[in-house]
Amino acid sequence: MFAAVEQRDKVSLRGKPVVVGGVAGRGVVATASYEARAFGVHSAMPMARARRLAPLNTAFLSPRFAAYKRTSEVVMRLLSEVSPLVEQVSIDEAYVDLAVTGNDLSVPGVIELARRLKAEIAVVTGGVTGSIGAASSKLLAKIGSDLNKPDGLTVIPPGEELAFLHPLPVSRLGGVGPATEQRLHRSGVRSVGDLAGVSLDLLVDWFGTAHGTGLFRLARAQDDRPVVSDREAKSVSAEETFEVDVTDPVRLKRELDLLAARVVGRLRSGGLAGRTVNIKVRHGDFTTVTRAVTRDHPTDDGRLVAQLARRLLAEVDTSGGIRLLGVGVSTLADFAQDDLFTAARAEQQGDLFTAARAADVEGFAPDAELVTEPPETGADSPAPVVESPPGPAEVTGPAVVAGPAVVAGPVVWRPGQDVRHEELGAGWVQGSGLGRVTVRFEGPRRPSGPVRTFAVDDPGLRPADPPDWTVP
DNA sequence: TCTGGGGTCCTAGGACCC
DNA sequence: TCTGGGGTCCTAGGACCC
Repeated sequence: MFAAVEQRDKVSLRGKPVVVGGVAGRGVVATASYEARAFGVHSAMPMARARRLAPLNTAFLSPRFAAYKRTSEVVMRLLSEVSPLVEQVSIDEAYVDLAVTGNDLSVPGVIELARRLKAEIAVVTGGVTGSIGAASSKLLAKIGSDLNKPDGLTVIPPGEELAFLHPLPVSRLGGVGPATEQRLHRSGVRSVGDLAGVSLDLLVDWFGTAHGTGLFRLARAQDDRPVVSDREAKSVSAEETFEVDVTDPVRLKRELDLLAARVVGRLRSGGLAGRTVNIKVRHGDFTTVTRAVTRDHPTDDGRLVAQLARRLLAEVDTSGGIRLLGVGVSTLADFAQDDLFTAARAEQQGDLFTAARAADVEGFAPDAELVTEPPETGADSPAPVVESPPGPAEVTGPAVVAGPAVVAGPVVWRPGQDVRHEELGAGWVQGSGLGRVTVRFEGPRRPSGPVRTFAVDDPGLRPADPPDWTVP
């Protein structure tokens, strides 16, 4: 699809080999036009190899994701007119459930619909073609759409599923990659028909419960997976492969900060926050390790994510240089929902302070002392920063002391409510001198009630991890 | 030839709880 | 003295997809 968009947008590329992907040293091919595929170039191939295989007139292009996204969107809009139930799988693939609307589901009817759709796709995209597979399940629709690309139309009529499926090589099945294929070949299983002759016990033995039963069913064309629209994201991540392996710890920290900022930016634009921070490190020899840490509360604070990521990186030996660095956030929640959870849990534990903060209960603290202007409400308001005077630290507002710092002394909420340290959830503590504390309100939900005050009694704050304590 | 970037799902083992 | 059974959560790694 990337190559098709490039050829659409640049007349001189039509009919010529086009390779889209990482053009620099360690890049790989994302897509090759059919002219380039004729020379053996294909997706996931190292670009260096593609350059050797492809002829001199080949265009090597960096991806223009914005252009592909625009093209994708007009097609997806078209699909949503066919049926309200559309599951977008990637930028260039989607399942459409034709059975939820009053479509004519006879074979001639479906062929007619598909032909019309293909014509419309070509029109709205300005000449990019699409392939369609129509069948009684996702499995077969997908396999059908892969046939006769890039302008194919395959309909598998009801009742002919097995006749269609069984002669195909096992690698055609979704979920059968190189590892599974190899294992099957080792036992002489090459076609889907062969696979249908293997017992469930044996498949579970080879591949585990989930994968084994999945293969058993797919080989029999048993697939009742529904078409699901609007699936929620489970993780957000960013990673980078360096041109040359990086050893310099200062550079690594900087890269980690940049990656964390990218992740958090996307997190926030989706209104999300996460409880788990992950890092990924790939060494020069391609061995890859991951490290993760899970907090009690979701965050979308870039500095906190970066700081946790740095702590995780410190657990990994990078002295030999690393090839790739990645940062991710998972166990996602959107803030409002999480606040309700926090509130419910805190209330259960009798922690009324956290409960009130989480639920934004107004008038909860009638006696609260007002020390600063109440922070603004709303997702777009900048996070207010409250800096306490030196001495016994005073922390302001319903945001509470937490983050990488540990509160050493007892924390007292003025009206006499005791707050346990573990329950001090959101907020960010920052400071350089003893007893000097800065609290930043965190997250899109700013407190809307009166600002409440509590004090951090003697001896102020103490860093949890000295090297991280000095925040720039 | 020398291996991207963004994701999803599964498994196994350990900690912890009742 | 000898050691359960079930469940949840977390981490690390791997397979797979586009």
